[in-house]
Amino acid sequence: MPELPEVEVTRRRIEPLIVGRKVRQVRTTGDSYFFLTPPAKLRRRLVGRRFTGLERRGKYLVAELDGGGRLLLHLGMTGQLFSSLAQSPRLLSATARAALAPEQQRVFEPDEHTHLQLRFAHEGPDVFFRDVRKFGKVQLLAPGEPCERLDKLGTDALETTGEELFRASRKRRVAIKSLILDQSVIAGSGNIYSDEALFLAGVRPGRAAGRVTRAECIRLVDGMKKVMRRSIETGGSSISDYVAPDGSDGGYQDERRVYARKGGPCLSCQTPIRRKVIGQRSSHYCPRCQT
DNA sequence: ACCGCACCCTGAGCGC
DNA sequence: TGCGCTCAGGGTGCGG
Repeated sequence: MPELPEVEVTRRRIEPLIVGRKVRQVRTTGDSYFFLTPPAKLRRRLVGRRFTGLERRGKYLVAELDGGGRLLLHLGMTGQLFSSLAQSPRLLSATARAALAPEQQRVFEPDEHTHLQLRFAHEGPDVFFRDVRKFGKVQLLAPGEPCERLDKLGTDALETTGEELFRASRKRRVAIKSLILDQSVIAGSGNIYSDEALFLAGVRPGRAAGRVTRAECIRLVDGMKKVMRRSIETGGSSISDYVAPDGSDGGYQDERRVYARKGGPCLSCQTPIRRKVIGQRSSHYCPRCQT
């Protein structure tokens, strides 16, 4: 599940593959929920354009085009943005893996889930955007066209402060976990890093946001930044589908303290980690260390 | 304004 | 073997 660290690692590694290159051909799958801009329009409008930059806003990637347009990308839950040279079993379904001989298992060919394929005018690999569940998004913005999705985002998780979270949480009755997952409050946070940050801060995910103290908000934001920076260093978390643009796995899944560790011992006190659904999301916490 | 919840989607894993 | 069920969750939108 791509959150800020996975999106940032993707940005850093996709940037050299697209910036300065001119699009020669665009292939897409059929119209679907995935395409905020209809695929036919995307194919038509993208050809001949050159990418001039790639930025990240929360969990969105914003590719800048010559002439001022922008291509908005969101990886959703299972989105994978990668080079055509990438090799990873994560790019294949279990049945596709089983059908291939062992020595062929890592070769990727675009499949029905590869919704966007970019071919370039100059030498170098193609760039593919694959997304099995289609929770991802692609949108082409005209020059100067405002983007409501981006405008709604709160301060980026790596830039925000505990003081800002404290202010945003006053008089709020929602669970603190739900509040920090709200992208208009902290942009880039997701389920994994929220659970990890709450553990580091010693705060239970279900506590009413308005009852979290200033000191705890500061610990929460510090913890969030700490786990995210470390995750970026290790290439992100590859728990189910995430692969970096070069096909490599991240390493942070091996460093997580609570996420998806239900029943496992707390790394601080050995108490079994609990799982509880909060705001339609599974939350993981230590009942002893987090109050 | 705030909050809970249904929904979009598909594949993996599990019980029978 | 195969069917049906549940679960995973980012983000949007709706009803109370």
